Amino acid sequence: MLTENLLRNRTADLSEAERALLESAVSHTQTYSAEQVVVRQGTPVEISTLLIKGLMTRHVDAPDGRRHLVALHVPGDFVDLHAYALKRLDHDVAALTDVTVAVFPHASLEKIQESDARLTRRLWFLTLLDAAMHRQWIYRLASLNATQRVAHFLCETNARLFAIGASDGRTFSLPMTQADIGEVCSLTNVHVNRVLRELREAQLCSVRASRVEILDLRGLVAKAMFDPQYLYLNPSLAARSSAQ
Amino acid sequence: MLTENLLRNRTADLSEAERALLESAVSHTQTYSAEQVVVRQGTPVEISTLLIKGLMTRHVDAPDGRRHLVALHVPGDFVDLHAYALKRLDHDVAALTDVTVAVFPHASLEKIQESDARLTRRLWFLTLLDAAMHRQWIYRLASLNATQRVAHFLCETNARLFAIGASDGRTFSLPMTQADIGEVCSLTNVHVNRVLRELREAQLCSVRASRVEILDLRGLVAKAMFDPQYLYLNPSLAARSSAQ
DNA sequence: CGCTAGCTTGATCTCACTCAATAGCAGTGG
DNA sequence: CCACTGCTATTGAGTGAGATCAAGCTAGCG
Repeated sequence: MLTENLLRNRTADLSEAERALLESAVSHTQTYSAEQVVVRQGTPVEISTLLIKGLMTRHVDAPDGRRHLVALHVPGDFVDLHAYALKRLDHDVAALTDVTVAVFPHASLEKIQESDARLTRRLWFLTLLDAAMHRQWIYRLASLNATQRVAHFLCETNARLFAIGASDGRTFSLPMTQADIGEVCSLTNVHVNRVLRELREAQLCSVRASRVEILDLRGLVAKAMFDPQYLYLNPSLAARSSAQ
Repeated sequence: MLTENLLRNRTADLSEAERALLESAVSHTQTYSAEQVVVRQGTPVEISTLLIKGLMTRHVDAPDGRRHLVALHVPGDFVDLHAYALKRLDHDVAALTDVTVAVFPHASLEKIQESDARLTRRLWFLTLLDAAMHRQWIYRLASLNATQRVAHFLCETNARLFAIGASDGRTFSLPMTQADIGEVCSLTNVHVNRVLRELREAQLCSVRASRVEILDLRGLVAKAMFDPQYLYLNPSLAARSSAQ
């Protein structure tokens, strides 16, 4: 099922009817290979994509050629649903790994919007969830140091992957280089490396060859001052991803 | 008119009918005094507020007691419209100055959502505009230095105030202390002071006693690498707020 | 086997923070 | 009218987290 992970384990899950209506709005699926830019900043868009498999990023290009991530997307995320109302984007959308996406023409979304206020509110909710994550990323950059930022990012990703069954709550696959993590946390690859060593030596977690293993979730959460409430997960899930 | 500045000079302005429908959804207006916290993080909310007069902030509290702004709101902003779909917020909402707001019970918004898909899409758009600003704030923290951050914030605020007629494109009133600016740009008040001196000595702009005067808009925009496209203003307005 | 991308470590530098002191200014009360 | 209080702005000196620069190292792959 294409929309399997959509809203999964959030405050409100989708009903079967809603799921069916949504799936009928999909025109086709598509694949992109790693590194490919899917939507370029400023280009008019008439479709939105739901990520089915792989990881995608949204990033802003700095004039000096560096990129800065503003969002990371996991399977089940409606990556650029906001394009439905914005019509052109203020950032790029790219594939981090090889990915598969489901394509929703905006005309289909318009039909949903005219026929199902409840489902529309849930789609709206999804775009607000992204905004909530943006806010936490601002907070992360503004008030955490390098170690805490990386720890916070790992906690967040663990919680999100756990919600879709892609983490067992402790270990998960994360196909990102240290430089990629740097683009999330606004650190150089060199410093990410030092931070990861520090986390490893503190027996909090190990990140090696695209594999994250959290050794002490409670300790990592404390270090990062991570509180998953902004992810709007259901209570039991939130508790387990912050070891409460 | 309460909704006078709503969507003003954005890609799509509101029609008279839409405006009337919206105004009918207002239950009452309310005032708050400076510093007052209007919505506390995590509290269930059943209303959303539109800012009519004054400035409001949305901020995240750090455990050490510091606050970090994630949004600044000017008159005409639908400050916590996102509460309509989120139901509880992941941050605080506060009054920066004495403010007047219009209150929209979520029940009224629900009626709009069931009766007017077009207006609903415009409201949705407004919440996405906030998200676009969040993204730019991430970018600002991630890739600009202290001077550029402050310059960028001043350019952004000038453009937003210009859109609602509260800036003449060069000068405007900004009732914020240097410490407040620090909470936006993630800098200490001491460093904000040095940065403002630098901008003044470079003849780019002067910030004194709540009054901002941009002396060289083109230069300030260049220093900040400010590009207003993320504000989704209409083209002529965007051009004038970046001196193109 | 050599190449390249990613990881690792060391040495040095710098931007913004911290700490500390002073000045200006509005409001308040004697 | 002036002393007192408290908030905001200003400036100086010293410090430190993370960047930069520079080298190796490792492993997968053609």
